[in-house]
Amino acid sequence: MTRKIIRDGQTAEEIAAVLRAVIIAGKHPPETMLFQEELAERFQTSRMPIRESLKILEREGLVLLPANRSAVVAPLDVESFVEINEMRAVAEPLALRHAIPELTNRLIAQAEAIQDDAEQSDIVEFAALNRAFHMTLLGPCARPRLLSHIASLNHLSQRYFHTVAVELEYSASSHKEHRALLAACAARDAASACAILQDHIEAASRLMEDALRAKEAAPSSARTEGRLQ
Amino acid sequence: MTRKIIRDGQTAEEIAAVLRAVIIAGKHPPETMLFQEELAERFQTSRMPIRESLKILEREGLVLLPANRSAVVAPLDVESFVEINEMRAVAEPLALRHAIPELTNRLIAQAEAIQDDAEQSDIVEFAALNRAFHMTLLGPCARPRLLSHIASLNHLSQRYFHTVAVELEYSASSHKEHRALLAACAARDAASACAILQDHIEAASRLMEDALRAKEAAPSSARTEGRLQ
DNA sequence: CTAGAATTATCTGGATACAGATTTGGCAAT
DNA sequence: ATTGCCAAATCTGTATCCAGATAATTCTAG
Repeated sequence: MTRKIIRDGQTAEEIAAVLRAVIIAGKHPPETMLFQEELAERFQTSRMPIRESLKILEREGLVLLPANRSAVVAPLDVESFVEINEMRAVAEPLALRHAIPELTNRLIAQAEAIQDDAEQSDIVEFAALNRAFHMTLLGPCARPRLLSHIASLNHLSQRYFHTVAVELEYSASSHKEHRALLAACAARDAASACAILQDHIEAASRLMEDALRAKEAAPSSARTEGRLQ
Repeated sequence: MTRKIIRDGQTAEEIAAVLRAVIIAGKHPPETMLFQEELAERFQTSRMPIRESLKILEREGLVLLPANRSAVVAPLDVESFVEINEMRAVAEPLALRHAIPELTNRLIAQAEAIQDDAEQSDIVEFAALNRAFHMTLLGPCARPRLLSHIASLNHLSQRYFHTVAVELEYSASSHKEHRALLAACAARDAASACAILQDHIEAASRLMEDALRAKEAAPSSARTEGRLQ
């Protein structure tokens, strides 16, 4: 409503954060065209901060910016999903190895609480809580670059949850693995915690991949393409 | 000479590429201030593409962009170097595992040629050739996101070579490890190639880390700070 | 002569304006 | 009726302009 007059040099980041959340939540399906003018109107600003925020999201892999054409929400394809999760499977254990010595009981309890919520939530909430669970345990690793890398990957990965129906067996096994991971963290057993985490990411990724391929073979949902809104 | 008038929407990327090369080559030491106006003059353009290119470099970790202040070349600190190489040590073997089945004899010969050059070059050339060697072997992995991630890390890592004198023992062991890696690739032995690569990155990183810490303890060279140029 | 405050200069961040590229719609020809 | 081409509308990319913030300089007071 009230316009921002403060030039804090962070407006682009803030806009990017909103757009990121919207795209991750699946509000704008893949191939949705994002016009600078429309976004400028929506965020009550000029096109300039919009352009910067789109560049940010492009580098994160959430949108594509073809030259002289409108930005489009990045497509969801199985190959990308596999690649993203392969990267998670090596990056997250690295972070966890350094995080475990710094993990407080308070943080572990916090992760446990998130997992409690996750186990009785629908698929949309689950996707966000799943990411929050992972980031909570990895947070104390004291490696900013690694953490932001992992955060990006998790954002990308999270988008795919909206495309496949809840796989009960997926959730069930995922929950079990999260509980095992919590136990290893509580015991400060870095080696087994890292192994569990890697296995968990690979197993979850494989289940999701199967679901995605199945869906791809039988494309049920009508494509919701077109302009923004 | 004649400037580009075509608006191909890639000027920012091109400027970023030049600045990236300059910073990596150590032409602009850490803490060098990069003024938008000066850069605009230098590249014969307005400040707008400059701003975008600086944003690109910021996200890559090569420059810092404090709010309402001039961009500065990112500092070189040991912690960052360690973090960057930890990330390389898990990301590159992942890429190599997928690259090996796709590696042609031609590519291996190309990597061999790069290594031949590297073994009789000074430290500045060595840094660039070292990166080229790694990227050549990882190129065919068919994972664009992973490759650009690794390329970024290698750019960041390469900067540190200019800060320490040539460590003869570093080069010697590095060369030996590169040759072993080539042999494993030629044999298409993915498992041992990945192991060699990981060990190589970790060993090289450790040697460099020691050199950096030694230098940090005895800061000999006078700081070359100040404005651009 | 030094320290602090106010004023000036400089630089960045955002808005507006303009030029080029792409796409869309209509018109004509087959 | 369909296809190819031309023109108008739309949208992106760059330049210029203005406002706010930071840094530098000067002036004044002790």
